[in-house]
Amino acid sequence: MSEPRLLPLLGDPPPERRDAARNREALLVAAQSLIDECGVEHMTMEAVAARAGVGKGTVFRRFESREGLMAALLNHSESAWQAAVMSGPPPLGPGAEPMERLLAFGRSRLESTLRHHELVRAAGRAGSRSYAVWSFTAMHVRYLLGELGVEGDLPLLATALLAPLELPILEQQLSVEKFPLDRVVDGWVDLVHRVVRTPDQPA
Amino acid sequence: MSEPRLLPLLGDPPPERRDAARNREALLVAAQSLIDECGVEHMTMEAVAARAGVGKGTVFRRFESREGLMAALLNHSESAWQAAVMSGPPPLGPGAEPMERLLAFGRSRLESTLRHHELVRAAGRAGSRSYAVWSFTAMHVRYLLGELGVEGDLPLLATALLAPLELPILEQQLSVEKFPLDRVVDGWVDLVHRVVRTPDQPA
DNA sequence: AATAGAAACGGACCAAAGTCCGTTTGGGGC
DNA sequence: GCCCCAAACGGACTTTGGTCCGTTTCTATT
Repeated sequence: MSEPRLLPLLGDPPPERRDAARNREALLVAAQSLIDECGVEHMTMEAVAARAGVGKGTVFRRFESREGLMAALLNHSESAWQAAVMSGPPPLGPGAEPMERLLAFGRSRLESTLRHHELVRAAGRAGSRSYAVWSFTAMHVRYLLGELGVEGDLPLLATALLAPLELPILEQQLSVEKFPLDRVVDGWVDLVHRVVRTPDQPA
Repeated sequence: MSEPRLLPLLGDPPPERRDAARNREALLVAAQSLIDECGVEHMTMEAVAARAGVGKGTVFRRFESREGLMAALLNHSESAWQAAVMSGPPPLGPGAEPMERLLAFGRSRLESTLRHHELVRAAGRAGSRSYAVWSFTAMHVRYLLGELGVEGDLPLLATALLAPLELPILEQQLSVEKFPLDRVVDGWVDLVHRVVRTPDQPA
């Protein structure tokens, strides 16, 4: 009769133990400070553990791998950006015309990716995958395309618009082919117009 | 008066020494056979060196890094594909209409990327970069877009078409979001039509 | 054929990621 | 407040990518 758990009927994953939570926080802080001091590629897992005052095993239990830790860091710094998109001022946030929002989104996303490029690269797989970021951006673009009355497979079209904003592509264009940033941005804007333009309204 | 080099006035990089070339070949063969036996992620650099009968230092001098070795392997297996694009039978090779060739190109590229996905992933940075593959595909698509009479910044548009065919994107769509392969292909075809369609000829 | 010096070689060595398992600790049940 | 055990911890250990430098081998030149 007596419920084994009073409230958390809804939380399938048993909540984190107090010490675990404290350590996670300490590790994130330690990692960030190490990165600020030595740069991303000189941050070692052992150093993070040491600075946080825990053992190395703990770091890996929390974050799986170096990439996982990087992804967590990235997630943290991107959440402010997500908030700006969802509820910040126009044109990035709600209130502007869909097309204006879409273009602002692209520019902002591009800039954000470049700003954190070292972190993004270090996060590798874990960066794009599951960790919230991709699915959020995909959903948002899909939504805006819907608002614009675009016909077709919206999830796929959203991907097509997002793909050229991913780091490997940007690095290719900017660092290897030496295209100026403005040109890349303009190219993306042009792409958006081509994708959005419907046969009916060919402007 | 006597020329220090008789013919190779044109070869800036002095040609490879005989033993070096032999070792390169042996290493490539060893690496490939190891991969066939144990899978890409169990192939260790030390094992490759041992099987080729050389020291570990030699492997790294030739290929820089594990990624470099993977990229070399990839390059090798992609060169047959490049040949098929440049001089194979239509519709992939020359002889078909540009649009037909472009669509065949996309399908083929997608299939090729998926077939070698482990290698591509293991090649990481070195895969996309300099190592021939990217620049070849980009040039080819640019050329086809030109043939189709597309206006605009062709190099950028080529990138926009290529980006959704890159492995990270495909993995996201196929493995994470569980889109069926056909749907992804159809989506890409649709994208091509949207990009190619000009305001003048809105079909 | 002898020789010099540049290039290639080998494998000991190092650093850092990731694993393992015996020990400690938090917190729900009594 | 006490007990229990699942969860968390720590740090030695293993693996592997990558470096270093003394030694060997190629090739051009005489």
